[in-house]
Amino acid sequence: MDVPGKQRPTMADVAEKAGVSRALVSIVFRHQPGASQETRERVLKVADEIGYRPDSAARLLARGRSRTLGVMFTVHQPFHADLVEGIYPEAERLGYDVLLSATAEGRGETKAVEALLSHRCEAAILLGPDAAPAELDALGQRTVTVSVGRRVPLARIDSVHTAEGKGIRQAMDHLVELGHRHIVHIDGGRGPGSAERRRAYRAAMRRHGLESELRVVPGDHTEASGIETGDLLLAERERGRPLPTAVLAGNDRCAMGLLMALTRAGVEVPRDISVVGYDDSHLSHLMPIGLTTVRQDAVLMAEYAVRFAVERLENEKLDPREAVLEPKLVVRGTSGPPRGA
Amino acid sequence: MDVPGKQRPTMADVAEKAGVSRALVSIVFRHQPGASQETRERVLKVADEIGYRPDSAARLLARGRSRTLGVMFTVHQPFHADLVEGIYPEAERLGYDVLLSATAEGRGETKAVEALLSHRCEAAILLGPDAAPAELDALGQRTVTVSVGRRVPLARIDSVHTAEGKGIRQAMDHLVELGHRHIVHIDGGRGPGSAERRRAYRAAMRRHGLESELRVVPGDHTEASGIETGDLLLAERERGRPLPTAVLAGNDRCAMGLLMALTRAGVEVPRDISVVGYDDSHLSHLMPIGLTTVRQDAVLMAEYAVRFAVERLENEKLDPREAVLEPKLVVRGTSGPPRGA
DNA sequence: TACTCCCACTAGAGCGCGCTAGTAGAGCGC
DNA sequence: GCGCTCTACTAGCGCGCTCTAGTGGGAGTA
Repeated sequence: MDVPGKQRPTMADVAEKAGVSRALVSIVFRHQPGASQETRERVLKVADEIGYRPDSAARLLARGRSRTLGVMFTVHQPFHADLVEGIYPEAERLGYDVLLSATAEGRGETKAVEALLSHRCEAAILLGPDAAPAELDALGQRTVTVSVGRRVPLARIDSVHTAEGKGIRQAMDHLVELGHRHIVHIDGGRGPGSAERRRAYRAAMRRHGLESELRVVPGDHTEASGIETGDLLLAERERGRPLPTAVLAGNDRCAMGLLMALTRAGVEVPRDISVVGYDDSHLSHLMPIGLTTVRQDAVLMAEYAVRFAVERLENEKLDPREAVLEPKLVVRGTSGPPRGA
Repeated sequence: MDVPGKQRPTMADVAEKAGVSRALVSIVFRHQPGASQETRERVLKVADEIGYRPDSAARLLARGRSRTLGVMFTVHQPFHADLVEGIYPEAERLGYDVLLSATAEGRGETKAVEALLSHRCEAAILLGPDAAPAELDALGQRTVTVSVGRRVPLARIDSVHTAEGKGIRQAMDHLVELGHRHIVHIDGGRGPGSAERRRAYRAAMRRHGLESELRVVPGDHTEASGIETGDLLLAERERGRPLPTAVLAGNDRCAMGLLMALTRAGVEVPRDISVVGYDDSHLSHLMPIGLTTVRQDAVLMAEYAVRFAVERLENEKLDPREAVLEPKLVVRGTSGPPRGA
């Protein structure tokens, strides 16, 4: 049990109780050479007894470096959750600590990043940042910065993302091969990767000679957006306009919303309409038939992000780098041949 | 732009450039009396120019207290996201900083809490902790600890949760009033609140004279669990056992999984079967018809948790407290009268 | 003038640690 | 004996900040 004296024990306490100097305790706790095995064990035993726990604030102050990576994420994004899960182990492997800072209502990106910086993070890993390139560039001048999921060609920072274009192309080829011609895209608005996805969708439609069918419905990367689009399409059907035979959603969340709206109205997927998502987040496994989607490998992205940050920290002046990962179409149950085929 | 000299500017730099002492800069940044308005502005201006940012590690070391609350959460729980969103503003209001530490695969609760402690958090707010009461009790001896969403009567720590029993009772009364008799409960396993929910379900069934229909399907608080149960019920129907007319899921995620499985099989909700969730997380608004569920007010819970932590920090030895919030049934589209009615 | 009071400001001692420079002692070769 | 190396350990400064105990000087009072 702890001393009732409240005060959290310090190295000096351990040192005294173990009959050694403070410096030696420090050596032991840093796993540095310079202490005998016997002493090590004694020190650790004493430390455990009095409940000593190194104070990272002091540690961080004393050594110049904090060896801490800051991660900004959005609390409601399942894909961010996947990324965070990947970041922890890789950071630990490289001997870095991780600090999370969430954006939320009333807590914008600026605030979240400020928090990271004031906690002396050596690098900021931003998951799907929404800030303007100029701001990111400025941040990049201040500290090592990595953007995950969003390309920021205008800022001199590292970034990790998938080859959005390729992913969309694969999805489109898949749909067209199945016989679809009337394929609608739900746009992701300002969401990371949206611009590239939209562009690739347009290109694919043209390449397949389907310009006349091209249609982009405005939206964003939320379930609500999918529901809205679903309701829109259903309402249009009421008025005589047939449903498209396939929808390429902005991401999985959007696809899920769409599926809800459609299934609810008795539309059968994929018999009546095919739906393709993007991300391959946990969501996509939810349905028994599974969501056809484009996989972004969260773990790999996380590893790249951490490695970029660490390498830049240890190497000072590299040029900004960009990791472009290969996306991969994962065909599951929500895509099939169109009704007529 | 920053000095190319790399070094992050310190108070001393600001002091020198502004022609004042370090102490005065400190006063200005702490918004303490003792500096003229004029000087304040000059100091802040200089600080901004050279990009000074207080170093919270040093600050934290220097003043005895860190004024930081640590929050342990699970990265994939939407309800935790809601809670985190509520914690930030309340903590800020009370002048506390927030540090997040996620549990994830390969990063258990112990590790997550260790991280918080070594960062000198003064309190640990645990969202849906899974640890044994004895462990929580031990933690509570070490540091101010609040358990959110889970009662821990055996540990001397504060806790915030809803009156699970009341919530379930409301839901059950609602279903019975609608005419349901054959109501199945999907259990939440070791999830927070599960035991109380299960118990309340049993009690309600008995109270309504439905013991013979009582059925608890084992599960947990994930979508997968809902899907499994859905498939199970559907398979049973194949073998001649009729579907229950209503299902009380362990939480919203589970309810969503169940809905997926059922809807997919052509079962209409609520015509063929009613489904009730628990939490009223973001998920419940997803479907156009909305999920009938029991609301736990995340914002209120978050506020209580923060306040408990802070009050205990500022008051030393209070007795462990327990906030039991009133749950509230939110009737939306997934519940209705059973088929025969 | 001499006194007090207050305001704006400063000096300097830590906070708990990391780290460099150093020491004491043992072992070894010659 | 001497010098050398190696291991096991210690002294003490400094990281960037907070905070207590001051200092100096101008206004107010008698």
